[in-house]
Amino acid sequence: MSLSERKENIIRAVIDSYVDSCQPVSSADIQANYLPALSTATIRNELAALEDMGYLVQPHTSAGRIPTSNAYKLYVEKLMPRRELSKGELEIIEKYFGEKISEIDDVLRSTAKVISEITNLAGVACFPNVGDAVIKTIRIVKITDTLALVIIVTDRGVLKDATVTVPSEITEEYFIKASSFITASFAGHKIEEVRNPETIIEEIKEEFKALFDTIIEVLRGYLEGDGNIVLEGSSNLLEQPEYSNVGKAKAMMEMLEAKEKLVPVLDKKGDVGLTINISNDENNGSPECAIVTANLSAHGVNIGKAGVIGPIRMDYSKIVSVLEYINRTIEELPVAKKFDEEKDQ
Amino acid sequence: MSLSERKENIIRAVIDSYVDSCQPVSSADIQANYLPALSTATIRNELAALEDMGYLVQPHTSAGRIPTSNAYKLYVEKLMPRRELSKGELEIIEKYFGEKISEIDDVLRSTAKVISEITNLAGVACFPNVGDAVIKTIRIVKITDTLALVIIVTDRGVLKDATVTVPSEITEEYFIKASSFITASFAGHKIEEVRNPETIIEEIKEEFKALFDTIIEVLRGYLEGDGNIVLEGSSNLLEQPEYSNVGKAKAMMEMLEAKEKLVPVLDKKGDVGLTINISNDENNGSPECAIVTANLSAHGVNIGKAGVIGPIRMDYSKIVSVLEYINRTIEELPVAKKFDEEKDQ
DNA sequence: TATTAGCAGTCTCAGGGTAAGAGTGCTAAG
DNA sequence: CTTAGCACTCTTACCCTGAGACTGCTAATA
Repeated sequence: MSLSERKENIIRAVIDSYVDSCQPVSSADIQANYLPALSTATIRNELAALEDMGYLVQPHTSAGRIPTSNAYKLYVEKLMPRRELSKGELEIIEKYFGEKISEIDDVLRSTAKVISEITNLAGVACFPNVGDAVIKTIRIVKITDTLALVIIVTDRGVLKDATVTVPSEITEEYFIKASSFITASFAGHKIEEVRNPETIIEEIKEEFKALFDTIIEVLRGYLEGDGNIVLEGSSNLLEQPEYSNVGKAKAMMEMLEAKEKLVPVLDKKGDVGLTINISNDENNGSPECAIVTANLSAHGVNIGKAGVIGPIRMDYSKIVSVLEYINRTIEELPVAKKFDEEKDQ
Repeated sequence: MSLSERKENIIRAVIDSYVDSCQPVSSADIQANYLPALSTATIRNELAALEDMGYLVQPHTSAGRIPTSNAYKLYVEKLMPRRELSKGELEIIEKYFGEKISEIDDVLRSTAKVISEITNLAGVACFPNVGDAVIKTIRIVKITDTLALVIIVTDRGVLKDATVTVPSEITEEYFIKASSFITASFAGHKIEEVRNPETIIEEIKEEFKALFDTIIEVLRGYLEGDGNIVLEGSSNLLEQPEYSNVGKAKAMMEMLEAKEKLVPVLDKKGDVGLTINISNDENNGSPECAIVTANLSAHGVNIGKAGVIGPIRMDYSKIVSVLEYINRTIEELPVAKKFDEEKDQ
């Protein structure tokens, strides 16, 4: 069932107005600011119809209308205008990505900051699920008498180093030999395969057995991590009227604090370019909010995701434009190139 | 000028009651719950005197009294009772430190979590200023054709690894030689000395010049970092009545978000065991709050700081006990031992 | 002289009543 | 099908008032 163009215009007007003011929108508002050709009575008739159809609600009889999440979904899919970024917004992006960025970490951090600054909401960014990374080489380097550093290089770069304790009698030469053996065993495997170590190698030479187990342990550690989520600007949310009530603010802050729990949300539908996740009212205790995420790639390689967390009443049009623009900017950043060796050589 | 014992008792009663309820304390409250031997009239006379002396204030004529920051300072210095931790509190500490902890990072994170959970306020923990760490060895390891990993071992452990881009024609052998040279140059120096590289070495062999500069650059990167602050439980603060007003809540959250700015506060008076920092009302725009920090050491080695951030109305007595107990617990954690090699050998 | 009972005085706060205002739905006319 | 007009509903801000909470002061007491 499809809506008449006039109904669509009215929904668009209600959302635009409500996103701007967070006040119920009246028929007079719509006429004055969006659709002067229609009379308020006509608009009222349409509003009543749209309410019956489940797109709008009234907080009480003598109030204007508020969009439902169905209306937002329709807006995002069909009604939303495409926007150019303003000069000020472009300047903010330039400010963060113009300066030198030497690590992927910095890209993600800058991305989250830019997003939060432009949208005045919370910006998030995260690495892709580390389990998918393919191991290229593993080296074990002795750094003190009883400590060794495990260096794991994947197709996405070097993982955060891990130190392991080793018996002091083990020599550097042993580690050089061991590194080749370990690399030979693990290379080409995805990190998540360590969940079933027997798939990686059938038979292990006795002399490397202990080390092999240690590496498995280290790799498992990565799978347990919080996926390296960067969160910026969460305090911005306190400015939003939907969180002026302390209870709701607290629920929101708690959700953001438990970063790990955001991972599944961010990872959802990992393949499509842009995901808009509007929480339904019947949500499982988590606060009412919406999350818009986009995949980030640089030189064609997926380097993670970035997005916005905020109230359902968000300027989706602006947010989508910002995310798209940022993605194009990152695509060409020199930093990402260094992990993209295959193509360079 | 020193106070009579009775006045001290009354201040203690006012603070204990106010910390508990966040309500102005009346003479009748004090009599009923703290000092039944005195009449309310006598207490009222004393309260009036203490108000003149600057220890108490009245929100309005017909309200009870609230302690000023002067009163809290006196309380912390002199009046505060020493407490034993409750069984529940000990269980929380056990829960976090009982499980395996393999890195110093984890110690700090657990510490911040424990603190926030027990006090129901925000817990912080941070590494000591990395500039003071003394370099022991530096190794450069080639990990791909054009990337090398710089491993810096200090007396405090291994620093977060940094990758640098290198020309592909440089061989592994070069790095082995270079590592010895670089280690010889830097060993024994504090990281902060790289601010003036000429103090580290007068003359550099031409063949290692570029690498030397790279290492300086990497080390400078560490000095710029945010000092690795871990913050947990900031959403707890939203439960505190002093932040029920959204404006104040936002100011607080913004302060916590700008972690870097917390560093100077945490580093202040770095040498003493315990610091209690009660912000004055005439503070520079930062929200009204108090910060209690303690130095953490393990096996006698300083591994960082930990503390609590909350409203001025805090249970200092409980907090001090918790911090002291945690410090004793960490002192004996096995994890810290591995960075403490000199003593083991 | 220090303490205390008693009481008048002050201020806050919750509750109720009211009037203004916002916005709708409905009816009837165009 | 659209629209002007109007009655109706509901919210909100405001004022007022009475109850309640504490104090400070005065005068009596040990």
